[in-house]
Amino acid sequence: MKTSESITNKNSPTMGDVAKSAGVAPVTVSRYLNDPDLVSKRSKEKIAEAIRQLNYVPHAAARTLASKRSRMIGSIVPSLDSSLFGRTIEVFQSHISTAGYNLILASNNYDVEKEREHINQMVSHGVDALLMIGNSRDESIYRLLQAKNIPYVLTWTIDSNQEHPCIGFSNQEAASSITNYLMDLGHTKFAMISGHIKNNDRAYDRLKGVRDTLAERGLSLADDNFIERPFGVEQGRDAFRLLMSRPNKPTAIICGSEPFAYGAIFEGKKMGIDIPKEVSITGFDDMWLASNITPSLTTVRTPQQQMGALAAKYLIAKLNGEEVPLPKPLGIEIIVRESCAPPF
Amino acid sequence: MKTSESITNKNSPTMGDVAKSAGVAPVTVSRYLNDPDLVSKRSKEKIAEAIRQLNYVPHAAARTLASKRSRMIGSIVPSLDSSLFGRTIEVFQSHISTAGYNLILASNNYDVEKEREHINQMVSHGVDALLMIGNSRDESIYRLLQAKNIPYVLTWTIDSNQEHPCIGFSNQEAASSITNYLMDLGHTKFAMISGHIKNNDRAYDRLKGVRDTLAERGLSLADDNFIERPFGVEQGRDAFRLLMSRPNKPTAIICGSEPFAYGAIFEGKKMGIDIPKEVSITGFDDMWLASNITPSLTTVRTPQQQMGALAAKYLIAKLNGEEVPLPKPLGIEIIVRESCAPPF
DNA sequence: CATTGAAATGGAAGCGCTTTCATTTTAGAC
DNA sequence: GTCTAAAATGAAAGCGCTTCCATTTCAATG
Repeated sequence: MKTSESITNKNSPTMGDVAKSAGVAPVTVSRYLNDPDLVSKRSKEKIAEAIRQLNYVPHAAARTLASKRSRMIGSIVPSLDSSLFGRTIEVFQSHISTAGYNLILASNNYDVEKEREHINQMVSHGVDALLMIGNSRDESIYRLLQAKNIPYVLTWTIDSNQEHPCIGFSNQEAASSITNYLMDLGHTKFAMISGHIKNNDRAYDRLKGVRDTLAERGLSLADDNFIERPFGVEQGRDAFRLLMSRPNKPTAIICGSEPFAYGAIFEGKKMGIDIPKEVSITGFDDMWLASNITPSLTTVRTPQQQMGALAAKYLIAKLNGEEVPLPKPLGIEIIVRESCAPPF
Repeated sequence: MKTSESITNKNSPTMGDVAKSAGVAPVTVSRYLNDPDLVSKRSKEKIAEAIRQLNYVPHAAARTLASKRSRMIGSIVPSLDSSLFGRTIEVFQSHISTAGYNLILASNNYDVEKEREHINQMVSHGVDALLMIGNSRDESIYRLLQAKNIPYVLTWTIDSNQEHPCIGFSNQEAASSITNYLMDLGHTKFAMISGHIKNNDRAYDRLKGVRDTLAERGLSLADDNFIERPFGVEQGRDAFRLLMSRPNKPTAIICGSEPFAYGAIFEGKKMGIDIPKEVSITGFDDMWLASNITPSLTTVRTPQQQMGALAAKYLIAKLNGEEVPLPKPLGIEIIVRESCAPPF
């Protein structure tokens, strides 16, 4: 239904309406909105008044179409089920918001195909930039982003080939550190509980870090001491039970993700297995429970919030046309607590 | 600064390019995209081929401008720091995504002004619908949404006045239930650890639920037994220590948010206070730790994921122009575990 | 008071798509 | 073959904004 002209306009006021009400040209309103310095004080006041009066809200799609900037930044995370990525995203969103950008977010449940769809949709929506987690995706996605000239950044990973801008840390190195820590304690019989490594470079790198580091000292991870599970506390419990019900038990269990470690500790309590006396447990990420659980968890602290902040800064600088230095890998830190001890 | 030179040459193919390449009119391509049934098989094939060839991605902003539908749904949450709202949002996003909508998300850190800004921006972006948490916001926001004809739904709350569509549960009733449970156990000396109630109707309702229910049996919550703190485990520890260092200790502590309860339990362990023998603790929400912590936590389970799913369904139905029945309050459930016992 | 460069403003042309309405094509019936 | 309704296609007009370029106004100078 098309309303003729005057009164019926139940629709939102446009820039033209504001202009008319303020007695200026639409383009002046546009300037007021985008670069107020170009507008005289008198006009500014009149326009401000008109906007208030009419309850005018600029139409972002129209802006995007005309200016080729959407002021939206997209992000796809594997999951929001734990607070892990949530903390990164929250800081990220807060930063880009301050710079006038909106966040468009999707979770892909660790599914590569879903991620591709989401990225496509976001590109279609004209996101100005993109934040992604990790580096397990098809080359064609990067080609698309490059073709469209959309800045992007990968977090929670580093790209050894330097092909893509990353703001993250070396998962391999982190895993290596914690492995060395355990070996220094005297351990030789290792097990690892890991997330599925297919399509998950973080999990893969952590495994590699463990394997390579063990190998350096002539040790190795027995095939049946490597347990792959979906992420979660319950899965950690299962895996721990499995590992500790076998004749040849490990003396140290490296968990590739913190909830696994919590699960292990809980299950240890239930099974009457003393941690760390009978078996040492390590975590990964240092979430809030790590310091509170009993025994408190020795783990590697990952810079969850720092990544969000730096990624935001990087992308915004990039969008401002600034020359941005290639980010360096962030540091990680072993947090020693109570869950590890020398093997008995 | 970035004039048409630096970024602009995206050179993305437009609908016109596709049309030309396929030998049809642009409008036919549009039909192919929006309502393929209107296009002949022959044209379909040619267009599909052209799209693949050119790597065409429709321009969502242009679509939005022309059609007045953005296919984006906005959501503002108080925080993503715990996984609490994350779980609701994840399910919500997954549902709307299936229906072809994108999620645009912001966290406002429990700040009403921030929320208003975010809502404004989202409206400006032409979100087709909006998901919000709770009901503590200015009337003007609802007026704006109504004026713009944007469907919205409030979660984690119910609106006793029936003014706004809600998909949630009664916080007051939930708090009442758990209070009754404790009174049935024989408790008379209560304390409550709560989030700040200002601008937080959920916290306020929970407090009211506790107070009213105590009053029904002639009891009350002493002023200095009501502790307001920002959400978090550490704050729970502090509050617990404060409460239990005083001469007149409570025998039951109701926590308005689960992390408080975890903090209380951890601090109890540290202080050598036996839970539940010396003091009973209850939580709120039933997050994953509740069943794993020692002692396991008696708490009220809130339908975190159900709310996300139902809210998505409701909004999508609404957007499809369907008549949607006013949603009923969702049920909550007291989960009895180990953290409560009769007072000694 | 002209003069002049800078500041402030306006006009008009699209951005890439959907919508409306008009036209052409097709297929089935006589 | 002709006729007709349905199916398929097209032409053109915007959606609300920014951008480019042209014009007007202003303030300061000689």
